[in-house]
Amino acid sequence: MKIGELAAATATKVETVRYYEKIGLLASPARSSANYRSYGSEHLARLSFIRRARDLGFSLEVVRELLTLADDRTESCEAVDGIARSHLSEIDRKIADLSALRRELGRVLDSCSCDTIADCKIIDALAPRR
Amino acid sequence: MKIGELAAATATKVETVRYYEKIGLLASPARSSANYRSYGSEHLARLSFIRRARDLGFSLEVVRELLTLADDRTESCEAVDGIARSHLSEIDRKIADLSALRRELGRVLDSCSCDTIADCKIIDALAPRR
DNA sequence: CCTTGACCCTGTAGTTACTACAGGGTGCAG
DNA sequence: CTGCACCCTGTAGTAACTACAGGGTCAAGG
Repeated sequence: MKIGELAAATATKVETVRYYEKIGLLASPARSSANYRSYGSEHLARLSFIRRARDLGFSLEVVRELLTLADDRTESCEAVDGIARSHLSEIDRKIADLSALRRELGRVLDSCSCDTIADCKIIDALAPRR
Repeated sequence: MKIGELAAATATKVETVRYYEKIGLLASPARSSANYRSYGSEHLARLSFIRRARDLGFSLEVVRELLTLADDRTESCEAVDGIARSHLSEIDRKIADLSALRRELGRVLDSCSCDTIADCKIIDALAPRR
């Protein structure tokens, strides 16, 4: 399997695959006679895992941890559970932050009757004179 | 007003103030005899505006636009309104994305009875075997 | 008078997770 | 044999800062 095929199979860009290899997230594959990277099914599984974790919003650093944990199949999955839970609460925090932001921006927008900048409530709201 | 005071007054780091100057967002102030930056109230107002817009999630590029618009006080504030509205819908999109993520991660978490990695549903969910 | 500490200066490099070249080599279809 | 799509390496760019390194300045205390 060449890099382009692997990339296509995992909806990843070729450059990203090489990037993952460079930072040590994806093992370096064998090379063909022409020095082309030659991937096997283990690489496909690994990259699929990485992409899925990324899609769920895990950082590369955390993905690295998850990969290490996933490799030790006798270990308790408590650690995995903890990582996932803390990620979940981080997402909840982000949603709350964005919702607060949304409310405030909505309020700013509602206040503007929109004639000229001189009496634009949006600009006023941004530069509160006092 | 020295840079430290300006920074404190706007809850900004000193380095960030210098950064804003370097990228042309904040005008270069006069210098004291010791080559210290010396800010006036116009800088304070400007930086307050920038920080407030940043707090509302506007990118520096958009803040730049808003500053230009804010300076021309005879202009219609239609453009400002448009920027704010498109930013609002972007926030809505982000909230929706995060909510979907949250649902999926929650589903993954719920599925795990947490014994060993070998039968950890979280790891399974990340690496769907097929 | 001297020193100590808090501030200020410039310039560069690091952060995250890629993405985009530049400048070259390889493999195959027509 | 000549395109063209693909592959290679290495470097630089993105957003918005943040963190030094290596220096200068200023006011207060001893």
